[in-house]
Amino acid sequence: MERVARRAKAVSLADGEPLFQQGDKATRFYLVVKGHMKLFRLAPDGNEKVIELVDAGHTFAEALMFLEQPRFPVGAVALGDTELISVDAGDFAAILRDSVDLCLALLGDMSFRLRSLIREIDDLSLHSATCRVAAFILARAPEHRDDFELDIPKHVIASRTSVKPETFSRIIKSLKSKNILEIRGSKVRLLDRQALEDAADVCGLPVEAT
Amino acid sequence: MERVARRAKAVSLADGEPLFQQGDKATRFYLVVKGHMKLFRLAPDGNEKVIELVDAGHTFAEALMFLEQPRFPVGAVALGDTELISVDAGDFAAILRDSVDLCLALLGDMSFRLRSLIREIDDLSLHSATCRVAAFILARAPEHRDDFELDIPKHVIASRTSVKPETFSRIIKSLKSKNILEIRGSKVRLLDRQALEDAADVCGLPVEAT
DNA sequence: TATATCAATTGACATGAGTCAAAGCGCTTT
DNA sequence: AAAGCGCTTTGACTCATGTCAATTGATATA
Repeated sequence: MERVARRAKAVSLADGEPLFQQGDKATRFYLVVKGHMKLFRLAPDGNEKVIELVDAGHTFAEALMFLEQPRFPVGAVALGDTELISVDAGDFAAILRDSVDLCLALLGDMSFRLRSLIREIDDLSLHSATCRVAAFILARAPEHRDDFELDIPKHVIASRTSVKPETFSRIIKSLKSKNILEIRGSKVRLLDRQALEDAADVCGLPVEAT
Repeated sequence: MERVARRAKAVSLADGEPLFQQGDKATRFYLVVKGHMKLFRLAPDGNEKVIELVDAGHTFAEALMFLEQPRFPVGAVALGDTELISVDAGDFAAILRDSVDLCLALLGDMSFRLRSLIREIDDLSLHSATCRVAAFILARAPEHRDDFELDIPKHVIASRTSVKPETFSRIIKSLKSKNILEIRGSKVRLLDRQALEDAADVCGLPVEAT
């Protein structure tokens, strides 16, 4: 464990700075200390889809080290100034050999991610854009406060929820017009949390309005 | 290892018979010996999306046993008469404690699945229906033979590729009209593998025809 | 041979979300 | 304060896919 710590490196990235690209060889994984990382896939036509937004305190790319010839299936860039700790996969794998408990913990973590991805697929194929956006905002909202900040640019949220920025804007407008929430700049205020929750899972069927 | 084998159970399912439902408690996992299993998510409106088709020789649901309170995130029914081996998660977990190698193997397996799911999300959000269908057929085609059978009903393939049966039918029709493939009943013949591969990744942009 | 059943196909039509293009707004820079 | 530059919003229009409904086909049951 000390070996890992000793050989771990700190990395600082400025806003928008890339850490690695889709297809690069993966020999290290990362822990976000401060800021956010954006993990995304690129389509041949240049379109991009944000797969995950990793906040401080979370790791990413550690699942790759068990593959034959590990390559990043996504690209990664910093959102805002970001600090990371980078760990060598080989060092870490050596530790895993000595600790079944750590293995199990990792297994648990990966199970969790697997389930999240299944939910995402469910969302994409079974739910409307409005629904996904509503669910995303809800997931970002603090438990017991209706005012909070979206510390992430809207076009990134749009990509994360798989809608175009224009569509995202229209969905927000529609939620506003139903007095479900308010958004000014990056400040969000939930006016009717319940209605938002309904929109998030009833979904398809647009809520009756006016 | 013998303990697991001794306590494993054989299960036989008739075509269409369910093994478990989405939300059921997960205490066992499964290996398909013969036939196929369909894993799917249900939307509140009754719509279903096939998440995975598990063929003989593969396991499923083993990733769940590492979660706190494991519940199946999908439902499972047999496609065609199917035989399974059912293993108790607790028994298996006990073995894992004794074998780091087995842990690592599982980790590898889960990494692989994680990557597949990311590909799926990529497909859903960045590629057209035609593209997904083309890719699916290609993935099912044997390496060096252009004639083969789809041993799975078309509406299931449709759901797997996230299109409606009607749309699936139209996509096939269009591929036929371009002399890329032929489908009669469950028999497929690839006429132009290259063109199909192109359709699978160029994707969005429909191939110029006649 | 009829008949019920379920899957697959086809046509006509509806619609959610994307595209394109033009403002508008909020920054920082000069 | 003016100018410049991204991001966001708006409007008008298009298009891929879904929906609904009817028909055909294929297989099993009587």
